[in-house]
Amino acid sequence: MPRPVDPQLKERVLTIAERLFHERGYTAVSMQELADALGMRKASLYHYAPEGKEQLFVAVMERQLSAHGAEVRQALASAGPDMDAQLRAVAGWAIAHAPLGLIAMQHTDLPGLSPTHTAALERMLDEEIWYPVKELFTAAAACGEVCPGNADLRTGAFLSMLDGLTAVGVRGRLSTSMEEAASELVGLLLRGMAPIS
Amino acid sequence: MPRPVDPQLKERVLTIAERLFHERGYTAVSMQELADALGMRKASLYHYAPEGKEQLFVAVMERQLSAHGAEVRQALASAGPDMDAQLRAVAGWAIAHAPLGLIAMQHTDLPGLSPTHTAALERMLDEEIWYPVKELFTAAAACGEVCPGNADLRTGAFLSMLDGLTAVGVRGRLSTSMEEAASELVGLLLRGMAPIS
DNA sequence: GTCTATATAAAGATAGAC
DNA sequence: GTCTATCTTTATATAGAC
Repeated sequence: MPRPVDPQLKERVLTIAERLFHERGYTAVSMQELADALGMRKASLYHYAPEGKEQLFVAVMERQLSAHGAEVRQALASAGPDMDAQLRAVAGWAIAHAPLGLIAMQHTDLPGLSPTHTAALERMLDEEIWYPVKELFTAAAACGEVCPGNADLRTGAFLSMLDGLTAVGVRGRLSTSMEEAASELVGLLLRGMAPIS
Repeated sequence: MPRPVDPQLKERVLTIAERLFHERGYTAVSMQELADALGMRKASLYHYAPEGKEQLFVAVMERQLSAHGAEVRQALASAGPDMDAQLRAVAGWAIAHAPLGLIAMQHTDLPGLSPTHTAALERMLDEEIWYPVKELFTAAAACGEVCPGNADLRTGAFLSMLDGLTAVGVRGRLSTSMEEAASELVGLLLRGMAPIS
């Protein structure tokens, strides 16, 4: 029954798998491709994920979401307390992982998994990313730093913008650097694009 | 050589295929599933797309993007000339097709196609949706209705927000209706969330 | 325009040797 | 922990009858 798995080797498997799944999605990546990228045979993958591909994908996503959560919280803690700095911190995290692709994952990959796995990953997405960001908007509205408004909507808008920005940036559409773009994006969200009037 | 294909039947094939591809992505949908949904055999699909699945997908996307473009232009033409009304018009279009899923498509499905097909669909995405919306921001900045700024960035932010809104709305996170949400989103983009101060 | 039948390749997965 | 070998299912695609 005891099946010790070398943690370092498992990390390597998860890291490579994360890259491939992120680049092309769950269904488009085969066990064969994963094995090739790792320099091993298909069968060897089942040592690390005895229940197969879906288990491997879920493990990859749980690890990734956990890391994302840690980075977001760290970025928020390191940044200044004002809303502008806080939002820039989150933007910095998103840019560091461009293209983020969280919405794409949610739309395309999750529905193909078992209901249990889908629910687990959605819950992690909430816990690690959504709630921390939402808390930002909730707190800022409570203390009057921003006007009252739907915090979920603002969270969705902000995260979607970052997701889209990192996707568009990759296609080379933005003439400015990603950092400048993020800065302008945060300004847009906070102050809008109304004329100085 | 002449291979007449009944236009009505082809429309039906494209419509069903569009629904499935949109729900679960290109790679996750098999020819078998398409045939089942159409009440026909796999082999019959090759009457409508002799070159196979990729050709079918590209035909579906070209048709969909073309329709999207027509709807966006129509919505813009029917709406009032002020920025608020124009943006609401685009939001209305997005909501009517929730979940929009354009970013997910771009991120997950396009890379799996041939370079030629990828380029063709990206170009259509530009022509039908990106440029019309970008023109909105460009014109509004030129006439002083909004402050100067990167039009591509604003276009990406707006479209991403709509994409995310329609995705998030489906997960039942928003307590308000989609229409209210869209309205608040447009307000956010135009006026930001700064306090009345 | 749709079918049956089939070709061919690739998928996910398992058994068991080393 | 990795391998070879194999199983089973599914995938895309084609040939040719009706």
